[in-house]
Amino acid sequence: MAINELPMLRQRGACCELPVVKESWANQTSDLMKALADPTRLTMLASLWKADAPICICDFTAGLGLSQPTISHHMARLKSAGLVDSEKRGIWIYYRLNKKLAPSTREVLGQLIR
Amino acid sequence: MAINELPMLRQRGACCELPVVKESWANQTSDLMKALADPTRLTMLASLWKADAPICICDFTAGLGLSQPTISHHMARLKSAGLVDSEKRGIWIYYRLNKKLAPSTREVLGQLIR
DNA sequence: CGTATCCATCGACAAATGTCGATGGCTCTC
DNA sequence: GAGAGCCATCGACATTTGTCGATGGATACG
Repeated sequence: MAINELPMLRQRGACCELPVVKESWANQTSDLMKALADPTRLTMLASLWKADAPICICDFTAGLGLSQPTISHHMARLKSAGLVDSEKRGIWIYYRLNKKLAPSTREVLGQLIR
Repeated sequence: MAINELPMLRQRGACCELPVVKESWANQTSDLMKALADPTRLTMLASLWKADAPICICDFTAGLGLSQPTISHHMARLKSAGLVDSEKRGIWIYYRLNKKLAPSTREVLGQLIR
């Protein structure tokens, strides 16, 4: 509907109905968006996506100009959002994209990173 | 590359190269994600998407259980992110999805809202 | 063993964010 | 005009978030 087709006068004090939007959807989706709402985390995720290979914290620390605790913190955030997986190997901990990512989530990431 | 194919021993103190990720991409994308990183804003956006019709602040205020300044604040955030458009009409201000949304952004939204 | 590397965690701090009540500007109705 | 409804903005506040330095555990090398 175009705006100029709107009634000049709707009834004052009355409200229109809104389409139903599930609260659970909004909460889950906003959790995903929050995980992605930081340039550092997006960069790390895109690196993992493009490399398609496990990467260590120390590699990110060297490349991103941030302290090691900060990188660790961001990676933990990605992990707790279920976006990323890790495995210890020697003194290193390798991170990679979660293989069991929900298909819809994977599509969104692909859309964003391309 | 699978993790169990990784060398048990890489050189200590040395870092691996990371795939190139543009800083401008990370910043722009994180701005979009930040705009979407809130259940209220997602709900409003999904309502506009599904209704495909302009909606007033007062409708959201009635439906979302939040104060009018809070709704206004969230809508301003969506507007400054370029996701939403507004037009005054009488005493109401109608909001709708920005018609000139970048196609990639529209796809992401469609993906999220379905 | 002693030492060096990798990393998670903790505590601290500043900045950003979500929320509200109060206020005031518009615009319509009477 | 007076009053009422719509809404943006302001100031305040608590919470969340991004960042760091310090610390300590685990692991490998010599």
